[in-house]
Amino acid sequence: MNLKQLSHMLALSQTTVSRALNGYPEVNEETRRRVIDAAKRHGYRPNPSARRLATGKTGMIGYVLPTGAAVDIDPHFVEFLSGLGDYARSHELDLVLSPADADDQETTYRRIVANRQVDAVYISSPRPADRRVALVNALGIPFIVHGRSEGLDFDYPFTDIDNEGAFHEAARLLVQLGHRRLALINGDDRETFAIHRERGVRRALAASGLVLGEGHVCSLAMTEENGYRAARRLLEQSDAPTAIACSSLIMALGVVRAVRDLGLTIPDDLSLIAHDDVFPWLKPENFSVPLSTTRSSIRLAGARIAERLAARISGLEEGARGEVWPVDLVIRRSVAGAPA
Amino acid sequence: MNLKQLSHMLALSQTTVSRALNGYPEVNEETRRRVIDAAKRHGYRPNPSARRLATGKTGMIGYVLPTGAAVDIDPHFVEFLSGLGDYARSHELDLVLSPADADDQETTYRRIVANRQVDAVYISSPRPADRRVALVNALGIPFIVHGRSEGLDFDYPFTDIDNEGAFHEAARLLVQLGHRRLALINGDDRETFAIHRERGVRRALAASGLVLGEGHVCSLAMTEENGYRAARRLLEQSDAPTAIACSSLIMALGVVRAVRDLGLTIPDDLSLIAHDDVFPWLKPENFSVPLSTTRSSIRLAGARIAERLAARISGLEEGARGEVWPVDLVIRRSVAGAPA
DNA sequence: CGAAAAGACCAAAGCGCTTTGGAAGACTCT
DNA sequence: AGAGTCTTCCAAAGCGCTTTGGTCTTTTCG
Repeated sequence: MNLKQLSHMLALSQTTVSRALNGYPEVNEETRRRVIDAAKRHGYRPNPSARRLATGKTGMIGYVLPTGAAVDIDPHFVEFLSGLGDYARSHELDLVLSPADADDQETTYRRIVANRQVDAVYISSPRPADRRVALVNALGIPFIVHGRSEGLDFDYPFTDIDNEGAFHEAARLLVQLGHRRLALINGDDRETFAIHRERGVRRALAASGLVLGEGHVCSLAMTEENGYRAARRLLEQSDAPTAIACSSLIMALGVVRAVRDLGLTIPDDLSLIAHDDVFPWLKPENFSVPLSTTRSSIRLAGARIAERLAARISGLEEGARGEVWPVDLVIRRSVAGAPA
Repeated sequence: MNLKQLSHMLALSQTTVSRALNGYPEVNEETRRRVIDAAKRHGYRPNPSARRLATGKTGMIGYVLPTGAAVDIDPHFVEFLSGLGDYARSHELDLVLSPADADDQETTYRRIVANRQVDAVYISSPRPADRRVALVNALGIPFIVHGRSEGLDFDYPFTDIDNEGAFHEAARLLVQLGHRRLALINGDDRETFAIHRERGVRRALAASGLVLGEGHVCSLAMTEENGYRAARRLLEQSDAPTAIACSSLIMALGVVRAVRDLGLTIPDDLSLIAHDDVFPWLKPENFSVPLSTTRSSIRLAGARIAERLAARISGLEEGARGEVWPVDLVIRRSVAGAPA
């Protein structure tokens, strides 16, 4: 059932039927009702391909997915997706993932914009002076950045959490508890979130005249194994830290294992705080020693970004507003006063 | 730059240019070269919306993503996606995720087929007599099932791993080691994979005249917490098992924690084998006691399914061939002879 | 009461591609 | 030389929608 048939059946022109269905004002309310009713009865659904060709609107949001044998999509993505999908569903939006060579995402961005494949895109895991952000901004497609870049010479819309504030609070607490040697097991420090976290820790230490020692900061992909290795390295050195801030729950698993392997105890020998993105399948309160965390639901962020994307597509939102969400600091048993 | 302009520029008809570009035979090779050359020089890219409208081909594969506040997309998905994306990239395929109410995916399947939004779809986590499989089969869109359904009155193409065989081998090994009381901590037993795993365990036990005790099988969402709970329940009962087969590495984390909480030891008091989908961020060899596993890379499965989907779209593959991949049994320190 | 404005509808022109159904010219063959 | 066959190209008809630029009534108002 297409528009032609439907309009023929109603003895109206395609124009009128189209307008009636799309809520244009220049059609009699009575007629509109008839049209809508008939459309529903016959299950008429405008062909999206045709609509797309005519309007350029696709009803889809895009994401360029870096891939490659050496590239691991991290498990945060799926949680983010849950939130995004949940919102998108209620607004009849689909999400298209365009796989791209991790080292050449630019081509793909250009393609999806040139081809008008999506109405908007989001960008995640931004880095300082992120080229993707600059590109997408220049290309003029609506977008939202999940996280922040830095050092770009223009403003852009983003939704981020207060990584610096979160790690500042965490470190401040540890310092207050008497810890003097803190360490940070961070994610990939080419990404802004990791930079912000380190900055937060340093700022808290500086306020008490302390510093983050040279060998006391690690930057690694967030795997259990890397958490383990980093913790071993830190704890086996002569000026081992008495407290660790850790960028991910998965890494924290490795830290806990290292601590155990070394015959140490949390929190007696080591205090530990990790960032929790709120996975349903791994909860900090269920660690053998319940883990203190900086907590922020990445799922909620996904939903929010979908919401903003939808608003931008429909023209309800514009401009370069950035929003920064506060992060909860949740104290559990894994922190205690510094050992004597 | 569109076809009209390009053909005008070449003093050829749109027909000829289109045919030259799409490799049709009825065009002079010399002309074809000229056309291709000019297209490249002017960066001509056919508008996909227009092509879609004309041909119905979209260059996209679809996945209906169950969403909802209570629905957790599991982290396997992201690993699967890595593989799928990796292949899709090399074939210029995009993936569209259509979020759907978890309780009403049918509407969404109908929509994406009726709207010709994608060229093919894949279905994951199938259940016995899965309605999605029946629906998609009836709708006539190319598809591949990742996993298997059962009790459907038609054949369909799928790629699955030998879950039954894997758990049969695992259980057989444990029995050989003298274990008489096995338990199974399984995933959601409404899904076929879980049913197959249970079947495998039961078959191995039966071969030695043993059974899987009433209280010795758990079926739960695969979270660390559920693994912990299940293990506690099992180990605290009077006829506690001396060996556990576990459907996921994440659950195994919980099992390990429970064992530790109870003051028991692996493998002295309990042997443990889990299924490993091969995550880059959590490896069985890195468990405090290295974990024996049944191993199969879900990422490879993703790539394979993308490959088959592409083959189906281009007509290279047809029919209902199902393929079942063998699963490796990898022995590590978490298994030992049954305690005296 | 006549002119202007508003209301309700329509025909047809895109959007940019593929594909059908020729047509013109070059070649082969008897 | 004329008939038949390739080869190579083209005009135009879709695909199914939106939107421009009207027309024809009806209402409003000085």
